[in-house]
Amino acid sequence: MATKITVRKEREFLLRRADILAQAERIFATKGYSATTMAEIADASGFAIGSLYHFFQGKEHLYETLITEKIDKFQDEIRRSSLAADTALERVSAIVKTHFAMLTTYENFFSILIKWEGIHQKDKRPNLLEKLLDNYRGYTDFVESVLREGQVQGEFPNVEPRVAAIALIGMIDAFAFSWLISANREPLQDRAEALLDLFFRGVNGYGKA
Amino acid sequence: MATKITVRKEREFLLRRADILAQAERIFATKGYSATTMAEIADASGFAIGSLYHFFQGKEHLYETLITEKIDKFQDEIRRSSLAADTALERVSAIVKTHFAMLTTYENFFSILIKWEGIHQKDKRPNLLEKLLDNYRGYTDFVESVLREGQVQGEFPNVEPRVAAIALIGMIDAFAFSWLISANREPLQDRAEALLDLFFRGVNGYGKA
DNA sequence: GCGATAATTGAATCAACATTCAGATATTGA
DNA sequence: TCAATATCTGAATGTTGATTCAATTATCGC
Repeated sequence: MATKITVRKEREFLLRRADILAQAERIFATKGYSATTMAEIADASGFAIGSLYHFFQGKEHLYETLITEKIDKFQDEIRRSSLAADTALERVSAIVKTHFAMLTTYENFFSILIKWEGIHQKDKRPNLLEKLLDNYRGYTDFVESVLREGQVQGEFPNVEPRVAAIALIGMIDAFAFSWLISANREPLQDRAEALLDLFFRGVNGYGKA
Repeated sequence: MATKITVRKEREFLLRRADILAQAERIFATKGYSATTMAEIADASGFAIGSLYHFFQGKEHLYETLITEKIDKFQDEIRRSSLAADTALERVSAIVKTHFAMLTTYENFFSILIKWEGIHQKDKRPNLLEKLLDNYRGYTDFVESVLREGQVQGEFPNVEPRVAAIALIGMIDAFAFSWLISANREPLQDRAEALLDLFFRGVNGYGKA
């Protein structure tokens, strides 16, 4: 039966593709985009250079796919865990804690982001940077909506939700960043508590505990 | 008298060099590092390509010089204005307000940072990214010291200075960033007040006003 | 097993620019 | 004005590495 084989082939194709992405991620994370060659990726994934072009249109496409896929997963995870909580306070808390938890699991990905290189796209339109900015705006919108709903329930009386959302994301990113670049990776969980305490006192006038 | 001429030549050399840097800054800010060619910079500054190499060792050196000079000035400005204030609260306030004020004057520079591209340095060691990270650490250290001194005077009782410093810088950067990428540049001054209010309430238990 | 189809290979090609440097031009001191 | 020196010029060079594609190998249905 032809379709059965087709399905299996499809699956195998995707597995190989995913493997190439995984290898590429590792290399991009250590060397950055431009210092990484297609030859290296081919080598690491056990394919010939030419074969990579059956899976991706080119180096740029490979890089974009990698980043796009990861960032989407990351966003989904944050939203899911946040919306699973019942109260506004818990939702905010979930955002911070999930973000920090993801830092460990997605470490390579974040290393790539820190080494960020805007890609030289001679004419192509909305490029990767634009996509990342959209993503950031979407994230801010989400946090804002969580805070706004909280206000409906009487929380966070002291602030404009948009402002607080930007501030919160800024703090999260700052802690994440300084953790990523620090040599001694002290557990982030403690930091999460300190951050939330600071934030809740700031927006509510009293600490979380 | 030979030295007189030497001095004038020296000065003219530096002026030309500064002009090249200014033109390059503008172009880097709109197109990013790799999309900018030496030919363009030469064109914009009215020199031939070859001449650029009398002023800078190469494209990379030009870019590094640009970023290093700006960031040093930026840091100086922040420290100066902060230390000019007397109380800890005013010092923190000065950091935020100066940072925001610089955003307008150094806009091109910050656009370059947003379009950040790690440069592919085949073998050279401490690269630009490392320098920027050091700078970030230095900035954090400074803010931390301001907060720590404040604590000696009884302010900010609720937090660890390092944690609060990271949080504060994170918030500043977040507001700066969202201002830079927003279409309608609403005045940042209002944001400064909101930010400080949030922060002081967070670290002190009461708002700034 | 066999022809047909799909997947894989990697050496050769190609484009893009940074950089160089031999010659042209300008500036200097006399 | 003139030789000496400093400065500038931009076409030609060189390097790097992504991409291509004709040839090879694997997999398929029968």
